[in-house]
Amino acid sequence: MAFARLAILPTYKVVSDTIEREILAGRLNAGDILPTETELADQFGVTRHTVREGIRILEQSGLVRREAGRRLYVAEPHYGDLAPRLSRAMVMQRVTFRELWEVSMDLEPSAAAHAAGRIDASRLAQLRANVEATEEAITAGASIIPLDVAFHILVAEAAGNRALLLAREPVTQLFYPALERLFRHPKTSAVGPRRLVEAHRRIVEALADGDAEVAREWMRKHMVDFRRGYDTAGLDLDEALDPTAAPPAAPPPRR
Amino acid sequence: MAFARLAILPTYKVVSDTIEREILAGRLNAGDILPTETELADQFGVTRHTVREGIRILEQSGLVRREAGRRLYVAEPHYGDLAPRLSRAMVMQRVTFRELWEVSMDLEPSAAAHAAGRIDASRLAQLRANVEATEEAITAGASIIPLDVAFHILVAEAAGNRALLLAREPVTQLFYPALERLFRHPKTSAVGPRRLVEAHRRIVEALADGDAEVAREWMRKHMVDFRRGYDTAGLDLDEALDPTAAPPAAPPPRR
DNA sequence: CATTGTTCGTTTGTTGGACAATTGAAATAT
DNA sequence: ATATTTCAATTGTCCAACAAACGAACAATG
Repeated sequence: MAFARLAILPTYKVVSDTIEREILAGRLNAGDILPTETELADQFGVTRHTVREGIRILEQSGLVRREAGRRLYVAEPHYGDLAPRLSRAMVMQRVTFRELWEVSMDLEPSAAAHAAGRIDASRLAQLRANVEATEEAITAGASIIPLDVAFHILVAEAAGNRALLLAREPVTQLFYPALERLFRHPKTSAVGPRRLVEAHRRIVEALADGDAEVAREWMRKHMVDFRRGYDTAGLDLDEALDPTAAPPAAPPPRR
Repeated sequence: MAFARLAILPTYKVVSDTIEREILAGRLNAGDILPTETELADQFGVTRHTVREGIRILEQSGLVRREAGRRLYVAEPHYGDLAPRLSRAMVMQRVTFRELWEVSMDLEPSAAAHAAGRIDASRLAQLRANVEATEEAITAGASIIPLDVAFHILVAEAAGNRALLLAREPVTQLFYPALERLFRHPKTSAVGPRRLVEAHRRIVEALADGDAEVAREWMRKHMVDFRRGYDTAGLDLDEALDPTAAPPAAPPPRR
């Protein structure tokens, strides 16, 4: 017979795994304050420094959080925490615009369709406000990209599907720089914004009517327009995304 | 007027950010060996402990790696590293089977369709082998779930879209425990496996013919079957997934 | 009375130095 | 040439200490 390889883990990893298990098992719930580093070190029978290394790991996966200098508490990992890392992975793997677009071509129309049956009045109002703000931004000559991004997030949230939200987030984060180049380009800056806001408006109307198929179809057209604009601007669909174009930075932590 | 919040970061975070920037800027490339902890500490002018905490952060995001006890080197973050964390986030947010299924209903048929135009001979052979192995497992009464998971991964890889691969990975990881319960259930264990392998076979044929629409359609049917089985087994679509059902564990690291 | 300064105990952030365990490679013996 | 045995380098862990920041309570100031 033969023994399997032993899973020998460094102590700091054992520490983080142990705390993680308690959280996932529900014995520690979101919001609970964890013991201090010194107490944890005493309880585990290790040095405080080892505990700290374990905590760094947990922080990174979003399971625990600390407002700098203050006590540690259990948190629910939010997709916002994970999306930047996914985006980075895609950048480093030289993912192309075409790949991102293909995925969005599946997820965005589907999000619109699901949203049609589930959207509530509050979010519908937010979407309407977003469309108006976009029109104002166009006449004012301001950037409409943050508004566009916000529009799509609102639709995805209205779809009431957190798995969908999680799947689309890193993809659309990477669209950001591409969008900027697109709308600065002379060939697309003329009609592009008008077509965009027209599509947005139609989608909102369809959502208000609860018409899933119309919502899906206009979102699909909207995405096709996006790709066409990319073509028209002379950008290469199969080129890796700009590695320097980092995703929008998170606000500095409270301290 | 008002000042913006100061971005005061702890030293270990500055350390990890600094190294991260070098990697993302391409001045450090995958495979490069980093200086030793002591050297890093000297260069940055901080203690080795501080450097170590920074390293823990980088390791966690997959940018650097170390085979236990050995030197640190730059690595390309792989989605395989990130998917488990996404799955965990979904579990903690009490994502339901319905949400996962909706996303898969978009991504899996689309993956099949894309694969139809892009699959190569080698992967096609792997898929054929997978289907045969699945049939053998059925007659032998063994579990077909690992084979099913492998089948879908193969199709997704054949689609030649890394963003798609990344988006679907955490979702299907969470299907694993649901699949197990499904195929152990008396009502589905009788015909379920036969229908599954039939669908798989049709999909492979369509891929071999390069027929995207047939591939998409059979994958869609396959996914509908999955959901129907879930219903038939009397499981609740809108119940949160089992938090104890952890995603399959990674093999222990070499040491 | 609202704001500002002071004090104090608690907890995190950082430093110093130390040593065991492991690894990779060089040196030695077979 | 192949094992085996050193040996220096490097990581993993520990111990002890102190600076920095925070929360709260309270005094001082205008």
